[in-house]
Amino acid sequence: MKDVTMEKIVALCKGRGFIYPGSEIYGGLANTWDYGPLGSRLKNNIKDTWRKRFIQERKNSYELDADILMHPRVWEASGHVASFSDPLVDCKECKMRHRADNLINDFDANADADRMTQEEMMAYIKEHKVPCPNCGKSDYTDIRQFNLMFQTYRGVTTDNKSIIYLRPENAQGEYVNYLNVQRTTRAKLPFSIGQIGKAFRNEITPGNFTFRTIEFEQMEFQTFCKEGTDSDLYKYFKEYGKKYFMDLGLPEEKLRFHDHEKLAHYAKEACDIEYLFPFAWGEINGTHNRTNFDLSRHQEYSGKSMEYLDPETNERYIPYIIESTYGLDRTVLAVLSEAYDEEEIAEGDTRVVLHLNPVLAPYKIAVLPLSKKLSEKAEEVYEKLSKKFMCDYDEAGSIGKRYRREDEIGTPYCVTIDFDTLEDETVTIRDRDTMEQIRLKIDEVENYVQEKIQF
RNA sequence: GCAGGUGUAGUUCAAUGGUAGAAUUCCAGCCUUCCAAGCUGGCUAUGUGGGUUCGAUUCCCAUCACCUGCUCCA
Repeated sequence: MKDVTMEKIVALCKGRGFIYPGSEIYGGLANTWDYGPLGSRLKNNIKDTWRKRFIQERKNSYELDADILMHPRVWEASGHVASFSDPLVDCKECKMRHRADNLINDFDANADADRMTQEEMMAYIKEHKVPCPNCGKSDYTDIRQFNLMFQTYRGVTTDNKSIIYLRPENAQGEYVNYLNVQRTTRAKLPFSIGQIGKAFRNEITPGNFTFRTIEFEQMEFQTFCKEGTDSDLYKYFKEYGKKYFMDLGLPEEKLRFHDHEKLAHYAKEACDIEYLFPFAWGEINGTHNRTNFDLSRHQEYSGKSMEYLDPETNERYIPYIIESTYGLDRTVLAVLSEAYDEEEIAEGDTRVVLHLNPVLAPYKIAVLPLSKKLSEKAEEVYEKLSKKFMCDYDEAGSIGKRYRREDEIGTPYCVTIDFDTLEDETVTIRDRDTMEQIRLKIDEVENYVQEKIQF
């Protein structure tokens, strides 16, 4: 029955105002997308649920809003300047693009290309005539470094000293501020700093809709802890993340853990949570045990102590960090993919409906006068309810058509004003999922909806 | 990123080297008392930038986007 494709989701998003192609009137810019009126609401609602679970409901958790632009030395300390780039070669024969290091490692597992310089890799490829996995020939372009950090320049000059980067991850903002936060909140280990914000990666690969974009928003949670407690916290946050996604409405059978075998330069343990998108399994969260790597490096590069003074033991040490990062855009996409449905409600009559968790729905209530003669009363109800909820108002077309419009954008409740409303102050409230209707006093609507959107 | 395919109203489709049609959506009016009703009218398109040509939506090149497959995913 339900046949969800990315094509349908993209069409709905564009047609209803969730997500538009970036810079569309100029023909679009690859891998950029703009969130429209409904998409912005959905995204903000997801942020709100995340803040509630991660900041509000957890002791010793604090929010931070760090700048996107940071001192260039930050990215030297973090290792991104050195290792956040891919050495790429193109096969001249079949035009296939490869990562030179992977080419060598796949050719000979003992070659250890990760330790080679660019020149050594090139020499190795030529010497051993490493074949192209696609066409078998060995005729490549020179290696070109593709750094995934966006660069820009500070000030008006463009010399090397003034290069600054758009952050490729948000975590460093928490790390460089961890002692500020600790001191000002008087927090004791373990404590956490959460941050929602944009990051940028100059990726060459195309995304599936908003799954892989060059500008994206992350919801990050960094927990600072004592060495020895790190692995337990790591396991705990994996599970906590999965539960959060389930609370948003993603079913357990479409979520799985994917433990990393190949670890990033900063990680001791790493695990993704993946969701089964219409196109494939895809990462929506990453949890890493980053050890004391980052803070140690910042201590080394900045010359400032990053040590925490443990008030219980009077020890000084650099804390371990458990990082759990949630891709906001990917969460939006997962939630939309999961909510999308086409239902046959009578023979030959189908409706498109977004079964969004009501707490995430862009509009909580649509106010619909049954006849335009009832506009005045309907507007009165709209004004009253919109003080509490995001509400939509629609009086165009038949009532059935308006229900369908609201179904398609996931509005959980439609409040219909009819001629009885004028007499007895009651309205019909219609449920998106069950299509059932009940009669309520206008004054009861607020509490009724409020109860349904608890998170 | 690579290979192939496709770009015409918001959407889905026609047609054409010489005035671009329809359905649907949308808007307005009439009608309409709870799940995409009907009637009338109206708005709206050749992705973008070059080139060839008297003239290009049509042919050529580039670019952007989408589709299918591959690749990649620190």
